[in-house]
Amino acid sequence: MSESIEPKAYNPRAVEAHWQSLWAARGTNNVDLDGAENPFYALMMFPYPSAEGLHVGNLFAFTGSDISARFHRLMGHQVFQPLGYDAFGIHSENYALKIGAHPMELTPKNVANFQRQLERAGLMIDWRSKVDTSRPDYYKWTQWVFLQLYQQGLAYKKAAAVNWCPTDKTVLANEQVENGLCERCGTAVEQRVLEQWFFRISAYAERLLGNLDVLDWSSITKQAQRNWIGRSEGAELVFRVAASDTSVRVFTTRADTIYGATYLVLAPEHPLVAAVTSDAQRSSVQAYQEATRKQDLIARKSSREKTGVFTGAFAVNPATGADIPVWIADYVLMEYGTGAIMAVPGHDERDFEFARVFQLPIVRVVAAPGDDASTPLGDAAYTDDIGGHLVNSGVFEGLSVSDAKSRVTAWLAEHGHATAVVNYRLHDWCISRQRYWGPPIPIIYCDHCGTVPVPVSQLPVELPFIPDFKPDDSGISPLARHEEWYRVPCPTCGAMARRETDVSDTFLDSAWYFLRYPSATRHDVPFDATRTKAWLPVDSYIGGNEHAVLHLLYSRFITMVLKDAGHIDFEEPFTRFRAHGMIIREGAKMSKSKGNVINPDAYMEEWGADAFRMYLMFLGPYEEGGDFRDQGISGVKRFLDRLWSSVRDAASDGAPDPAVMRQLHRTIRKVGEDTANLAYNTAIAAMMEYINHVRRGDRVPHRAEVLPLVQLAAPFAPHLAEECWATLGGTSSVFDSGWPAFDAALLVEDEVDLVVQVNGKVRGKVRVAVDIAQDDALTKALADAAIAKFVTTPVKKVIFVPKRLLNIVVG
RNA sequence: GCGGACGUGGCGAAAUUGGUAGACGCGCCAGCCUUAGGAGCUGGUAGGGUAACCUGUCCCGGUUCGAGUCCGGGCGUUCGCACCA
Repeated sequence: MSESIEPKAYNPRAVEAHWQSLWAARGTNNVDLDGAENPFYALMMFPYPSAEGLHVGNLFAFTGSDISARFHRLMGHQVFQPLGYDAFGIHSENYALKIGAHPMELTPKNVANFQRQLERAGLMIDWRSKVDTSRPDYYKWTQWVFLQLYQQGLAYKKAAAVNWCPTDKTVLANEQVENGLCERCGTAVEQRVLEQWFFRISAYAERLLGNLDVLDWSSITKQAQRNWIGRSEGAELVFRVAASDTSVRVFTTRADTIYGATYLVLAPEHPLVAAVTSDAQRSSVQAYQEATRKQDLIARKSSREKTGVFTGAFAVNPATGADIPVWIADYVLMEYGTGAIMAVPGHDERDFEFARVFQLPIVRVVAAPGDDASTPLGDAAYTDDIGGHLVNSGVFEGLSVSDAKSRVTAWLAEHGHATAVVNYRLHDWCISRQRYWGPPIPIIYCDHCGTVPVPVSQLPVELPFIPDFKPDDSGISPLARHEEWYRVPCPTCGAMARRETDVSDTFLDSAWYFLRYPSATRHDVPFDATRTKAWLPVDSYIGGNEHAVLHLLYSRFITMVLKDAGHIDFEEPFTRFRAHGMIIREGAKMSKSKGNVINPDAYMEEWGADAFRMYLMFLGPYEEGGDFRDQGISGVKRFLDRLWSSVRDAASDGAPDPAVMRQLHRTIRKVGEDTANLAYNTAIAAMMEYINHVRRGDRVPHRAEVLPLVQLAAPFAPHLAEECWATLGGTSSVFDSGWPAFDAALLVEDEVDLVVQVNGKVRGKVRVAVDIAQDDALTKALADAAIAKFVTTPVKKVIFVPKRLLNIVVG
């Protein structure tokens, strides 16, 4: 009789298919949205369904989020983990253009492919709550959100410059412009001025900034938002224009340097330029304005050479009374502050450079400690605003910079020349897109009634199927070519009117999707009040830090607006946010052009979803990402095989090994702590270490040694864990079995290895009772010849750290 | 320029937050088992040295009984933002 050798490996394909169909049949991944007692909303950033299919980066992100969600479920929560598709947007549209397809036909195919891949990956998703931002039953409510802002006076229309590619005849998002060139065809991008819709996010700057202090978010993300909001305290100063009745307002953070303001600069497009320009200078001023207008935004930002033109006007420095020239220059930006500055070349680098080029006077008004008014400035502006004191500054002579800031502002304010103000870098959010693949902005223009919002009862404003969705030379949306679509009766007066033909930014779709998920099955409301109260705000949000400012800031803004409108009772959408890292390969980002893109399908096919998931998590710290190496996955698969064979061979008679059980309880503690902290790589390492004890030398493990390990491994390798759980006699899902508790008593040790150092160098270790006294430890250490031989001179000092080390200092 | 993160074996990485540097895994070496193995198991694996030992966490300096960890300076990698007044 030949003995058949049982394989140690398991067959992931069969096991995973089996459990996925069982989960679907039993509704294991679904949660009762109306009856959960201990709800936990676990959110992952939804993907853009690209035609290339699921990227490993997506899977890395989703797996980390899924582990956290499954862990919380094992900890006793009812976990709601939905997922959907961010399917609208210029990215999908451009891809459709490139391959000659229509986004309305292409998107469902891409979504179906993503759906297949995501299901294969075995995520614990409640698919009943799936959303697709490009479907009318979703964007109906995106349009509703727009109307909420409109009604609050937070949506307005104004003319603004956009990036225009003359070859592709299309408007480009800033992200699609690289070094001033169109990312698709390489043509230089031009500026065009168009009427656009904006959201007044700047009105929320202070609240968006202030709340950051109390949010449990990755600090890098909070820091990025702070920088983006860019709060800066200063003053607006008023400069009268000599021989006229106009004046120029400037913003400065350095009011203390007013005595050194030797000229003013206006942005070229500043509205006062025409009024102040002298006849003699008019033609050169206009030529300069024309030149800077044509210059594209990116080229302007990358060039640092100072250019500008004198307007012929002079302003009066309110401190010195001197007439100072007024210039225009493109280093002053219309979008920031008042679009005008007082130039203090002695104490601002940019002003210094400009003054050098045009030979304008440079005056020192701040001196470093030990210096005085006569100390030459040398080759650079002195910009330190901490240690210096004022010189050449009249009554303020000698004051420290910080005192002078407030004193000068107060003094100027008394004379009507200043107001203390706070400025933000954050601009209002332009949401208009002169494109096709997005939700039409729900506005109608009527000759009689003006701008009329589409009544909620008439939503959605459906995006029509049009074959010619390609943008043209006109700079207006493709929808503007379809009169049968945009000609509608005015909702107010019934006269023929015209729809807004722009669509809204994709970021608006994603700025509220987390509100939609729990209510995705409701068609009569954007979000159900009871469910929203039960599930939101989101308990755990995990996503990429590339969205640190745009998506995460917009979501916070929209949530605040909806709260202010009385629709919800919280103003921060994400209680906890963690940014995951990025998966790179051979030190570089994965990209098609580099040919180093990993296709998850092939890996899941060869190794199984569990092994692939676990390998991605084992690569490195989740919050840092890691470098993908093909070979590494075998180690994880080996672990899973060992787990499987241990469970299969486990004995239930006799008693478990006490030493193994101690190790088990250490492992339970470690894996629990690490998983809670998203330290998945070390959690996995701890489980590997444990199985090395359990399975050492092919020993037959006891059931009690492996059963809790199955629960620990379940968030990481859910399919195999279910298989193991069933093999051990479990009748329902392992995810309803609870997280194992560790027995603290088992972790208490009687003896420890005490490290013995002599003069800080490790010379040995001694096994001692945990509570040994210093003197006894020293005696024991000196009894060890290997240690004693280094103690040849008198002992000067002994450092004793209980349970850890003994350092004998000799002299 | 501003802000952040980071720098540890051949490789991916650990290190209880100031206390045995290199856990865990890959790779490699040796052995066992096998007709065979891209299977399984055992042991080894920072560098130098026969050894006792010495050296070692990007570099230089400091604090400390003790530094990968803290401080100062430098170099390098990387990610945001970038003429923001």
